[in-house]
Amino acid sequence: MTTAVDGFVVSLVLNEVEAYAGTDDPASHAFHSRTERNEPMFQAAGTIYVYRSYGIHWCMNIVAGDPEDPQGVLLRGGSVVAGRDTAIRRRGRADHLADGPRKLAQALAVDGRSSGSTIGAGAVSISGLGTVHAYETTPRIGISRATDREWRFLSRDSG
DNA sequence: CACAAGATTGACT
DNA sequence: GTCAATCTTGTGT
Repeated sequence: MTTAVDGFVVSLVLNEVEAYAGTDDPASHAFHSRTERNEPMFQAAGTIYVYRSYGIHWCMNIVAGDPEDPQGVLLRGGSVVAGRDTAIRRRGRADHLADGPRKLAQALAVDGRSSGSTIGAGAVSISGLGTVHAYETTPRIGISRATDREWRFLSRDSG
């Protein structure tokens, strides 16, 4: 996926994501009710949903469902393949550029302003959809509910 | 209105 | 391994 912010382009290959459903997934932000913050979750697939984690971190999701069946994909990690210098400047360090939800969002310069926008229509775009790589599944990380669901997807190669 | 918990990270021991 | 930073939401009085 790629973002173009302030004239700087950064591209990365996703290698770690997690799936979050809606009404039947206690760990999902869309589980309880529709609020101002998770409103993007109830938009069409392809909408970007950015939420604040622990009050300080921005985490980015791609909506995959529809208004009647909210679902989202949390972008947990990736490898920078273009705009590495820009990513390093935004992260403030040369390593761990995108190996976490907040780090990935920061490298791509994605924050609350991008929440609710649509992929391809704004600064964020995606390419290579439909390309399937070898992957494995594990329980999701950092949650305390529905931990039995193996909805975390890890790429086996780098992309 | 008050309070607890949360899809995390970085610094320090 | 342990701990603080910080804001939105859900629940209870």
